[in-house]
Amino acid sequence: MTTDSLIKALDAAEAHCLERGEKLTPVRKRVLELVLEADGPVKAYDLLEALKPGPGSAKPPTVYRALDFLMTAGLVHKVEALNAFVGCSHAHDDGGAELYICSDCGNVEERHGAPLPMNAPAGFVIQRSVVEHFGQCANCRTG
Amino acid sequence: MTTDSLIKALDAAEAHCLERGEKLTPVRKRVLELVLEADGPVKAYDLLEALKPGPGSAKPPTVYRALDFLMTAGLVHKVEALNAFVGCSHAHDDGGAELYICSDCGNVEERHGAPLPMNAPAGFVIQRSVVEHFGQCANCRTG
DNA sequence: TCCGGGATGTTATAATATCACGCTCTCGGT
DNA sequence: ACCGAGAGCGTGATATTATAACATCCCGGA
Repeated sequence: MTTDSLIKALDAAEAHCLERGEKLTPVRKRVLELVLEADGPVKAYDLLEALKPGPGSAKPPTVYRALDFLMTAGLVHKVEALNAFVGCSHAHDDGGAELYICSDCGNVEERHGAPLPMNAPAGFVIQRSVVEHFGQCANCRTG
Repeated sequence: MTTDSLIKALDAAEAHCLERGEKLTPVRKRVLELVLEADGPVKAYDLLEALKPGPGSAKPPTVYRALDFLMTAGLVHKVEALNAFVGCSHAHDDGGAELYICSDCGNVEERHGAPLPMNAPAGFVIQRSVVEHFGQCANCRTG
């Protein structure tokens, strides 16, 4: 992600939060920036390291709170199978996404609104779905 | 699960392992039994507790090793979003399953061979998929 | 017998995540 | 201006989940 598009994404995120009546505070913005800057899924404790160039500040709750906020706002997704987080530049309020994660380069593609197979048990009402596909992206497969 | 069907499931699991040229050792069998007995997803450290009525033995690696074995054999699945494990009475060697987990009663239904939506990025080769749906089962919804 | 590999035991520690408390803002009401 | 409520955050402690590293045991084949 270029510096330019990063700035745009952050501005869009800020606008998105305002629409929802919430604030993208400095800590939250900084965490989102770090997540978006990363090449792929990023760990909470790596964010924690990145947050504290100085002494003192930045303990685990700081980063987990920011991540919770960003997830609720639809700006970040958690990759459950990796205990890691990925940014989502096109903020959306529907909870779920379908993630395609390249195990080689770490790149993550996100898809939405996938018509999931009508495979559910009779009468089961889905509230939240976790869909994560791991494999090789086109680049890494041919490279 | 009744005692009877539990015993049958364990025997079937043992046969399944033998077919694969592997051994369902006492520790592994005991862990599988505990997982199958559970109403729903069960945590590694709960298994650990259940494994040590006596002092001494049963440390984390014991249960994690058993779980790794059982997962590889297709006898147990990890619910990534819960860091928990569910038993799979009908052993299968294909890695992935689609799980429907009732948030109310904890019951888990498993589906296989779901034709996933052709939503993948061009050229992406899927090696492993995690598909977990959370919601309410028919019983809990009407009850 | 001796070796080799798989399985397990054991100690320690790493990695991930949450709790509980208190402080400081800001904002709206009075 | 003053107060009170609530959001956000700092901080210390701790809970939860998972693995590393090395020792030991047991069994089967050479």
